[in-house]
Parts: sequence; structure tokens; C-alpha cells
Amino acid sequence: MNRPTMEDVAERAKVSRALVSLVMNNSPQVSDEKRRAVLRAARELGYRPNLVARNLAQQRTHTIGVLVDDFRNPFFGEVVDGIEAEAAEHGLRVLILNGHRDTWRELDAIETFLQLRVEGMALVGARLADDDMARIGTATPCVMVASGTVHPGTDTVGTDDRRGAELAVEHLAALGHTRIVHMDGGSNASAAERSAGYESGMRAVGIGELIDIRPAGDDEADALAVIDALLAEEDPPTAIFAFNDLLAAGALNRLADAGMAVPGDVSLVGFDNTFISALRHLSLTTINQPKLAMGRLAVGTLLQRLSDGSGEPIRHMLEPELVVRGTTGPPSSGSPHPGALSGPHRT
Amino acid sequence: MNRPTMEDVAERAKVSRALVSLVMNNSPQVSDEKRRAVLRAARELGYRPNLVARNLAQQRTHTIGVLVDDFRNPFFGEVVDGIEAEAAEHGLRVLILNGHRDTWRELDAIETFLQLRVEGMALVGARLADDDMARIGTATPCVMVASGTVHPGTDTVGTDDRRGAELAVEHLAALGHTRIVHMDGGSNASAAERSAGYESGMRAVGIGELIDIRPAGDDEADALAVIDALLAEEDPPTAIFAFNDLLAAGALNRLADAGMAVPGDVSLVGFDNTFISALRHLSLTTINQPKLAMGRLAVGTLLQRLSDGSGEPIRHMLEPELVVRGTTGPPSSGSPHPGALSGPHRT
DNA sequence: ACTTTGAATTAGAGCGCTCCAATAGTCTAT
DNA sequence: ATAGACTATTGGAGCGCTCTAATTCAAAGT
Repeated sequence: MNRPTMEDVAERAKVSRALVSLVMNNSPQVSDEKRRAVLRAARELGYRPNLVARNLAQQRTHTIGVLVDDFRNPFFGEVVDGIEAEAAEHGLRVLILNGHRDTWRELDAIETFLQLRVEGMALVGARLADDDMARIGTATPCVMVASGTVHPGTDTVGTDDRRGAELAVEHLAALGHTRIVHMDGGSNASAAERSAGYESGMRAVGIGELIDIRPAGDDEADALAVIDALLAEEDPPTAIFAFNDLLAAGALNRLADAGMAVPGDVSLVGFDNTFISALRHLSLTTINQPKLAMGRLAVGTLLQRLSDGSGEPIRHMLEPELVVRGTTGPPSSGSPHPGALSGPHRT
Repeated sequence: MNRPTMEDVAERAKVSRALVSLVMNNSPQVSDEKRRAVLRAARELGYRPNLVARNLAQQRTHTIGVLVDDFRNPFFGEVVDGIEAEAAEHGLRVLILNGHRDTWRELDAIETFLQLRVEGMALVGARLADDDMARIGTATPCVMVASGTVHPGTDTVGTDDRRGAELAVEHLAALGHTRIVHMDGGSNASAAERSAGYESGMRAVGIGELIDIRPAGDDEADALAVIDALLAEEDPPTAIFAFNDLLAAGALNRLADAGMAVPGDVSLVGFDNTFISALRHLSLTTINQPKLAMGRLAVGTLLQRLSDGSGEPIRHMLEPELVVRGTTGPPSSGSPHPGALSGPHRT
């Protein structure tokens, strides 16, 4: 009934437990004869090494933990792809935990990683403040990915969110928009930076006095109330820069409900360049983040930290990129008329 | 430098290691005085229990493994949400591994789970044949979720894919369509059942002779070539039933590229009812799967299997539901292409 | 013949925890 | 007082593996 152990294999192969261990670890200094005997015994018994025991004995787990802020946001899936690819190349196992967009649950997940003795952690989009990071207080290497604010003393990999937001504003301004509203990402890790970028962008193009930030959030549902409020105003914006693609998609929904043409009546820019924005029927202008590269860099950073111990915090700041699609255009000459439903907004 | 162990805590609190263990496990039979002393010592040392050691000693991991076929498909994210919710309620940790839509990598992940001695596995959308399952050959409880074909001797939780496909066909037929093509899911676990449902649906509504299945796949990119081919034919379909929402989204893209109106020229039905289909600009008619319920049931099944050992395979087959949105409508009265031959005669 | 060398194998002490059985300590009941 | 019944605490033997140091064995050197 009980699972076979190394001891059982050793007995059956008539060798010592230590020899079995050597075989299982592909040690070159085992005679072919014994190796074959061991492998045969293992196969016959259906032996499967116990990683728990091995990790304990070895004091190593060859595992990194990846904390994902929100499984439903496709952005994270792509980052994780990058992480997994790089990790695999370095013989590291990847364990994934879900943060559920909640600081508490994220701390909980981190605690789990730490107790499992992962060798490093990548916190992707984690909503952690500096003192949370301090509270973790650990020697385990940890890299924050796509986490907006740069935490002091912590390694980070991210896109230049501020610059990305500026790109969005510059693009809209270049099209002739001035009444540009930013739908803020709320508690999302990158929200503050993007807001800041929006502000500096607005100032840079000389319309700092028109800065208008609305608290929203980071998924479709969060957009609804904000759009409703915006449309009810006497001077609705001609352009909206949404915190991310999901939020933008929600905005798109609601704008359509209200009979507003995009980009005819109002232009819309998202952020992340997830596959959603590329769907032809949304065709969302957005800001690209190099998601795969971020994932790979995250692991690279971890490895570096793992090998040379402490030192200056490592910072990788990647360049965002404007991706123009169909939701942005020049503002309509007249004032937008709700109900004046124009045709399809394809480019 | 080295992490503090239970031994260190015991020493500092001037108690035995066993007592520390009791405190860490919230044993009720520890005096308040000692408990406090231990907790204080632990805090001061920054002690963190070593789950690896604990799991080994305890011969239990309180962990279930979740294998997800494809991180990028939002369908899986929602199932995982259900799994995590239910698992949390039962004090189980959830480890997630990515299958990358590849049988090999899935087997690899399963091996990892087994070596980590998880107490149960939920394989969500895994592309495993019966002999793969047999090869795994393990006493570890394992439930296949949303995995189409019912594997003999394996516990399963799923939607009635066949019925779901029938619903799609019935809906299209009721609208007046007869030339209905199915874009098949390829190697995806649910592909065979949905195809079968498409066929039986076609027969049930009396157009079995028009059955037309095209191999496609399960993400947007997979749709392109198929749509191109379809549109190039002299008698293109008036309706398409796609394997899933992602594929349908891809189809929608391509149809729009080709200037086809949906549902004017061609109706389209997806499957899964992911949030994508609900995006107003796609507004995809689709078949709902109760994703959250499936996730919860998966864990329930595992727990049941865990407690009463062996017995008859447990099968949970949930009901799919037609969700009518904007991509389906009656076929256009005229032929879609000028000069094209008219469809089959009515009998 | 006897040491040297080196390769193949093994003994055994951990790794950090749990948990059973044993012990020490405290209270009642007689 | 003393046995009995608990309750709080501890000793120590694992859990299944790894890894160093020791051992065995054969071939080679002198």
C-alpha cells in the first residue's frame, strides 16, 4: 500500500540506498551495471522520488514562486509565460499562486512561498506597500514585476509606466484632444505611476490645467459607473485614457450602450496591449508592455541575486510602446451628441 | 545567517522542541504562559515554520495540484477561482502548474505534483488520453475537469459538451440555418465531444447530410486559415459553430476583415461564455459552462475520494446553457455571394 | 610482494519537523 | 497520606532523502 521509498528500491536492486540516490541524480560515477539494476528495480516498483524529502535533505528546492495579482487579466498570463520559459531553461520549477487582487491574500501567498522555502519569488503586479515588503523581511530573493512604484531596496522589473502614460497623452494631444480624462487604476500596483505619467504628460503638452483623474479600477466592471458619471456631465471628455485594457474594454461597452461613437465622439486608450485590445472588434489603441521579456528578466534578476548575494538593488525598466489601433482619432469638430450613432469605427 | 529552526525557538523560549511544535499547531493543551513565551521567541527570531520538513514528518502536504491547460484562456482562470475558493474552505493549499496546451508538458507537471506528494490533483482541460492516465498509475486522487471524453475509472467534473454543442446547433437551426459548419477544437480535450454533439444536433434537426467539420484549434489564431478557406468556397456557410470563444473571436476578426456582416451574412456561436464573449463589441452568442461550480465540484470530488478511498468513479456532468447575444440571427434571404448557387432544397 | 591510486560503493549522520510514549506536575477522592 | 486521574511537558524515534567520509576492490607502479 505504502509508496515505495528509496530503501525499497535499494533492497530490490541489492545495492545500498546511497547508490540509488546517485542513480536518481544521474551521477556519472555509477557503473552501468548497477545503474541498470537500480533503474529496473525503480521501474518495477513504480518508484517516484519524494521531492519533499529531497528538498529537505538537500536544503534546496530548485523552485521559484510566482505570485500573480489576478488570473483573469490576460496581461499576467503572458508575463508568466516568460517566467516559465526562462525558469525552465535554468532547471527551476515554478509554483504559481493567485493574489486575487487583494493585499492580504498576496501576503498570505508570500508567506506560503517562504514556508515552502522557494529559492526566489517573482511578485507580478503585487499590491504591496513598502512596509509590507519590509514586514516580509526575508533573505529570499524577491523581484517585483510590473509593480509600479519602485520599492526601495527591492529588485524590480517593469515597464516605464509613467512614460507609457505620457505616450498615451501625447498621442491624444497630437490628435487635437485637450479634454482628456484619466480613469485611474485604484489600488492596482501600477496605478500611481500611470496617473503621474498622465499628469506630467498633460503638463508637457501644455494642458496641465485640464488634468482630470477619475478613480476607477482595473477590470471591466469598474468602468461602468465612471463612464456614466462622465457622460452625465455638461462637458464630457473627448478622450479617455484608461488604466488598462480591461478597464478600457468596460468603458467601450458602456460608451456603446450610451450611443457614443468611438473614436467619433470620444477617443479611448488602454494599457498593456493584451490580446483583448487586438480583437478586431475592439481594436483598442493601447500601450504595449514587453510582457514576455519582463517575465524572462524577472527570472534573470532572481538568478543574479541568487548567485552574487547582496548588492545594489537591480532595476530593469523596459520601454513601453504606443500601439495605435481603432479607438483613437481626432475630436469631433462639434460638441458630441449622444444618440448620434455613427457607423462602425474601424480604421 | 541560517534560518532559525524550531530548535532555536525552543532554546530561546526555554522549552522543548516538542512544545514549540505544539504551539505552532495550535494545540489546546499548552499553557498560556508557555504559549506566549514560544510565540514571543518565534517572533523575535523571525522564525518561519519549514513546510518542507513539516510535510515530510507529517506525511501530508495539505496541498492539491491544479494543472491548467492554458493560462491565456480566460475559461480556465474562472475554473481555478472556483477550485481555490472551495480548497480554501477546506484548509487546502493550491499549487498551480501550466500545461501550455501540450500533452508532454502536462505529463511533466503531473509528475511534479506526484513527486511533491500533493494529496490530490485537478487536471483542468488536460489533453490526456486514457493510456496517459493509466501510465500515471498512482494512488493519488485525481479529477479531470472539463476534459471532454470521460476516462474510464477516473473521476470527472465537466459540462455536458455534447449537449452544449447540440444547443448551439438547435439554436442556429431554429433561426433557419442549414448550412452550419463546425470549427473543431483540434487536440483540445473537449473537442471530440463537441464535435459529436454538433453531429448529433445536425441529425436531430434533420440536416445530418450537411454535417461539415473543419479542423481548427482553440485560440484566435487558429481561426484565420479556416475562415479564409470557408469564404473561398462557392457555397460558404451561413452559420459557424466554433469550438470555443477564443476561436470564435478569431473567426469574428477574420470575417470582419473579409467584409462579412455578423450575423447578417453569417451567424457565429462560441463556447464557454468567457468574459470575452460578453464584451459588447463582440457580443458573442455562446454556450455557458458553469465554471465556478465546476471548480468547486472538482475539489469536492477530490475530498470525497480522499475520505472514502476507492469506489465507483465519480461523475459530475453539469448542464450547459445557451446564451444568445448578438452574433446569431436568421440567414440572409438572398445568397451571401452574388452568383453563388443557392443552398440545398428544402425537403 | 606491497604500496599507490583511483574508481565504485556504502555507512551513517543529518535536514527540520511530528507524534507517540513516557515523565513530571497538579488536583481530587478516599 | 496515598493512590488515581488528569494535564502539561519532554525525549526520541522516525519521515525519505542527500552527502561526506570511509571502505572496498582492482589495476598499476616500484
